Amino acid sequence: MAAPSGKRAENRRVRTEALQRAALGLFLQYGVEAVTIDQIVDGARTAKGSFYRYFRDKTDLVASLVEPLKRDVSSSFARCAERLREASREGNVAKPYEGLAQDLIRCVLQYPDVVRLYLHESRGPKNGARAPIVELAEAVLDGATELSNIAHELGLVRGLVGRLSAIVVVGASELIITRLFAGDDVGPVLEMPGELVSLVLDGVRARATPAPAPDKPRPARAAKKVAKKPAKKAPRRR
Amino acid sequence: MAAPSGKRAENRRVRTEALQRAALGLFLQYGVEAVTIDQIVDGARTAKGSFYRYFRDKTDLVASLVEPLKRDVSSSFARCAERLREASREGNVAKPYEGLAQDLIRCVLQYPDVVRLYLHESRGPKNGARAPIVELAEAVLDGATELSNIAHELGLVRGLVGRLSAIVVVGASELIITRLFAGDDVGPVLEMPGELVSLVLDGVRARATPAPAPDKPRPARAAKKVAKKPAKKAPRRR
DNA sequence: ACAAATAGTGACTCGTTAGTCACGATTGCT
DNA sequence: AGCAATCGTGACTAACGAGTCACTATTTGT
Repeated sequence: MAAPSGKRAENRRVRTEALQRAALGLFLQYGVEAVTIDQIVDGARTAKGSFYRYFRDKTDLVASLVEPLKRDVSSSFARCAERLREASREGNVAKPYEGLAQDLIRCVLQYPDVVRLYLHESRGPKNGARAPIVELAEAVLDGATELSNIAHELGLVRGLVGRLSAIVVVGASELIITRLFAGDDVGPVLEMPGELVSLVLDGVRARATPAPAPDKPRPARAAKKVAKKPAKKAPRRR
Repeated sequence: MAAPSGKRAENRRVRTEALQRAALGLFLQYGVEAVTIDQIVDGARTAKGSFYRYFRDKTDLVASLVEPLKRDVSSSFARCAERLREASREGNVAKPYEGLAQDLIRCVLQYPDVVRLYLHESRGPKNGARAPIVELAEAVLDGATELSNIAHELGLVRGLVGRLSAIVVVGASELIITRLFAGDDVGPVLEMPGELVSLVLDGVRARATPAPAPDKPRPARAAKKVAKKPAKKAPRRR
């Protein structure tokens, strides 16, 4: 045949995706470590040799699954950082956070299964095939921490000091998303992002004013953001 | 020999513990699924047959590691629930939460490595050897949810509705503890528990009052409660 | 002291797994 | 069309891993 129809590239894409899809499903069901190459090629209906044509090993496959998400997440954080710096001279501090929230929500919706995989495996030891996922987790926390530091330096917010704020928001957000994926009836989810973000922004401020008022209803701060997974800030670093 | 010295029981204890200790170390380093029985008996310096005398399989060993923690955690939640009900007719709502925080901190300090294992593995699929750990995670979330519901029913607090509140606090606490174990410089940890708890309790209240005030400094609410699972907190104490 | 009961051992079986490779099929190029 | 490059395949190997078991050693009851 002499049709330069790009069949090569097409086949490559199809096979690679079949392997990735099969693997992802198995990873979610049994955990990355427990899944064998044989199971994956079985699920993808290809021969074992094909797997090794496209991936060095299971770790490589996992990395290929995680990479697009990682790219998007990283750029979301970068974008927020930039917007935060701009906000220092004119603006609404909340805006950049809202943008981050939206970006990250988009990531979750775009790669739902990869996000689920991340939620399953990101806390384990950085060993073997799990390594790329744990690296993403580090990137997330570092990104959040960075934002905290920037906001603090710019004096835009007075949240909890340093990394702590980032950890709280990331921790809460990740479990919320986990439970949502699990079909758990979580409650007023739509209102959560705003809640979360204001917690971050005002939580510190509130703290700064150890408030004397004990049990009385307080006119709280405005619920403004729409964060989902993101809201982080605060100073310090690891 | 005819000395009813209870050597049998003693040996049993020693061996069991050796196996558990070796296994726990390996689990933390490589992840539960990746560790083999051979590695465990190697680490414990016993024969493979001995492992199977004391444990049915790896899952059984994991269950035996997790069980004491599970017991303590469950009773901590139960105790808090009881105290909460009492508090309904006389009192300080924060107290039961403070007690829970203290109890749970005690658990973390008493079984640090098991807690680390929990933090590593509790989010994964409930498969194979991980099952007992995932069950503990469910117990934790259910316990926290139960407390939220009780407090709500009693009208003691007006936080986020039910489960959501539990999820936020558990999620934040677990990541805080994770980072602490990782040696991360988290910041004012001692003050966190109080911060966290008041966020939960007051965060909702604030939300209930969609506050009109936008960006201006707000007199915040009082920081009163105590943390939940996280070991930190600040009220009282120092 | 002695036999029965219980514990400890590690070689062994048997299934499984990661990774390879020689061969036939497809695609690309001219 | 004709040939070279790339791809797809599944049998194969070498290693490993879970679980067993016949045997030896220790503990216990009497």
